[in-house]
Amino acid sequence: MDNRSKLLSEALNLFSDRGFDAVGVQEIVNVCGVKKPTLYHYFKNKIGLLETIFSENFVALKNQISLASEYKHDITNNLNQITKTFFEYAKEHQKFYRMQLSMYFSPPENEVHQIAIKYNKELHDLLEEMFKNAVKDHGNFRDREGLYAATYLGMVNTYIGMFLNRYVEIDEALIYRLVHQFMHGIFS
Amino acid sequence: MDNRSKLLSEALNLFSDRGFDAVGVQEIVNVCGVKKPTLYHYFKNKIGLLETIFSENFVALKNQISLASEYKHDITNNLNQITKTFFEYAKEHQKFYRMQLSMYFSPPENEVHQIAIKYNKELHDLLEEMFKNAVKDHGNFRDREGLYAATYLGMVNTYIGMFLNRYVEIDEALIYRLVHQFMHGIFS
DNA sequence: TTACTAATATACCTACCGGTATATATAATT
DNA sequence: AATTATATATACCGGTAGGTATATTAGTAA
Repeated sequence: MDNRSKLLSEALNLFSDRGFDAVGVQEIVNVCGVKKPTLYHYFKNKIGLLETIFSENFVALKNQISLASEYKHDITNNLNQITKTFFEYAKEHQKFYRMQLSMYFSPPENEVHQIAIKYNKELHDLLEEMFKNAVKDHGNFRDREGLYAATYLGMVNTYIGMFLNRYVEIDEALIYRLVHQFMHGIFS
Repeated sequence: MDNRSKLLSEALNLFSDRGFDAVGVQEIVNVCGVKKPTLYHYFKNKIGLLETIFSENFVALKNQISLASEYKHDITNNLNQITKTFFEYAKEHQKFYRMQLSMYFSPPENEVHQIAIKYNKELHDLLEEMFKNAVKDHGNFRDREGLYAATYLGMVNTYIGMFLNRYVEIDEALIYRLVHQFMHGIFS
């Protein structure tokens, strides 16, 4: 594996385990067996390294969610598809998802929070768009599209968090449970 | 206000806004108008300062949750009481709750995570105990008490997170929604 | 008054932080 | 063969991190 990929991969591991601020660039390059200028050759600075990790890992997730959220007059089906996509992605990219989640919840004025917010907003917007399209069939969704998107994302991340901490296993039953719990919340 | 209280209060503010690692002890003492040895006179070290913030802020919450989770053959009532307690506490201690939440979600090997886990486990155990007591009346709860406690805490924190980011207002309706969404999840 | 303890200040420690100036090696292009 | 762009190494920068040795002050107890 080339040094650039090695740096991205090892930095992700370290950030995921201990946090961005707690890991120094010196440690990253040590683990990779390279020197500091090599890191700064490929990335603008430490935060730029993180930005690259985010952008390269988010592409796939965003594309899949984009597909799964295409509204075709069956919101339940959409939610099932989206949930499945999230769960499978989290399962296959546990290190990244863990890091991403922790940064999403990190303090508002922390630089890493801004980055996490930026990428998560793209997902939020896809979901909001879907709920907006569903207003044709579900009039009572009107003006709550953003709220629904946020609530749904919150629930997905709650369950993924429980999975990452080995409280639940990801399977069809969990998808069913989440979707119906969410739907019950918005239809009653 | 005495220097000890000032240090606790200003450190909480800074940690909540920017994160534990991102704030130096020098900055804390500057804001308080004291010198470093004063901080180290009252607290063992930086992490000891955080420990004190946690222990002094968690006492009230834990006591209230302990009361609200006393099982009296009406689990719905318990959940309503507990939810109300959480919401009111989060509303009155926004800075602390924000910090506490972010640390709960911070990376597993990060020192602050361990502290957050330790205190949250006490709440988890209270809820698990309540669900255990409820098994007498709800046999289908058996062996899922821990899972229910975790799921419920996850939902509460999701809603509190949305409140802290001004996505929802905390009121009776929100309590009702959360409790019924959770109950629907476990009774179906 | 003396002795003791709690509280605060001055000044300083080592270690490490993120980042870079500069040189060199390798490989592709002309 | 000469030139250029890419990639890596040596050595170093100023700044700040958490933490402390030591002295001084203020208040309390004997």
